[in-house]
Amino acid sequence: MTDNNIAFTQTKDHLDTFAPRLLDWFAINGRHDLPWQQHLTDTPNPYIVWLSEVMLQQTQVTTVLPYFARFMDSFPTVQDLATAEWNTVAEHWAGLGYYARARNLHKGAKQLVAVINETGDFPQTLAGWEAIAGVGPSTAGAIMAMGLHRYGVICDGNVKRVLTRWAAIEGDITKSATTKELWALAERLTPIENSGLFAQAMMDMGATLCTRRKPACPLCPLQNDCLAHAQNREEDYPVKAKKQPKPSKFSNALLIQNVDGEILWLQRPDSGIWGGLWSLPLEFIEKVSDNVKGKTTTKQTDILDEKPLEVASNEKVYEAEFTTAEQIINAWLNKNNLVATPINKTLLDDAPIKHSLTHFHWYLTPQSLILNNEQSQALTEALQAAEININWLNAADAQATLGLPRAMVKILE
DNA sequence: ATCCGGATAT
DNA sequence: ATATCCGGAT
Repeated sequence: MTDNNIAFTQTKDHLDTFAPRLLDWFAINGRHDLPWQQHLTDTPNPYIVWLSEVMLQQTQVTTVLPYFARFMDSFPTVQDLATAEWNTVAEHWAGLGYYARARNLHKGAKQLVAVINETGDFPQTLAGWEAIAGVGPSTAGAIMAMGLHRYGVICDGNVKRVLTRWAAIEGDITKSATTKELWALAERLTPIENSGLFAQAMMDMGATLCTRRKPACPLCPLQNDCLAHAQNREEDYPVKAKKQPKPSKFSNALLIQNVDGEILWLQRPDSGIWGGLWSLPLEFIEKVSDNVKGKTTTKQTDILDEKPLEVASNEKVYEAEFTTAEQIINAWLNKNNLVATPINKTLLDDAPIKHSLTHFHWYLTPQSLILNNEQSQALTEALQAAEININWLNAADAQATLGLPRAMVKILE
């Protein structure tokens, strides 16, 4: 990542004294009791660092803590994780979000066990770690530095916030040119010795002092030469392009029950939303604007009636709303003239569950349908014929044994 | 209601 | 180079 063409905005003296100032601060004021920290041991555990770093991607320390404890309890070694069933891993991860991380973690555990069986140890190089699923440049650097006590550089969100402020870097951090500049600066500042301590100190600084809002500058070991602080513009950094407004999508969540009160669950495809986790069957609803009174209404649409090529731009989005399993269920319900109905225990229950994702809001309306024995058997067979993973479980058992995303838990509640 | 975030698929 | 993925914090 070194780029000798990048000119730093800070003086050589400031660059050279950055690490010692930060390390002195960390030694006295940093957190040293996080369960995955390995800097106080002579024999760091790379499995612990790898697992925690993957969990800490996009997720805060306080959220990760209980998940990490449960993973370490159930999967104390990488071999335990590698040999676990995916459904067990999914159930442990459920609620933590970004489920591709869990799939990569499980895949990565198997890759790591293969490396260990071949070489006798965890990967020992940056490239070796980047070859593991779910491990990118920053996570690999963190593992090298903190999990192996070798040399490694990190440049995650905390580091980017600290560095854009300290060096007054005005570039949009979502652009690759700015990413390159920040990596070069991080590398320039990271001491060859103690890169692991430096990485922990940077993350701690970003998380506890150099926070996005109201940073604690009076406590900061870098405030004397922080260029953003000198301008009183700390909160102007990091610079990031504005996000686009999110569109809304609407679905029914089908609570299809058999005569025993068990609910039909589908395992979602590995890619896409909630990949590999279990969900109620969803039924897309087209939202149509009613210009007459300026209000909007929702209208049930029948997937089988759609003509694929007629409205090209809409059609692709529309098709993508359904998994194969959901298309089978939708077609089966149509064929048998079955319609799910609102639950409506009270008027207040009418409101759909709102679930916000990166690029759209999703409104999920629970709909109930009870099948007799013959019907539930027929539907089960139709899905099994297509090799769909299904489960009939009541709400409590589903929560306890399946990996359910947060939106499903909300619906059950 | 808006913002935050690392790896990967495309 | 850009879009995608989740739940929590503010």
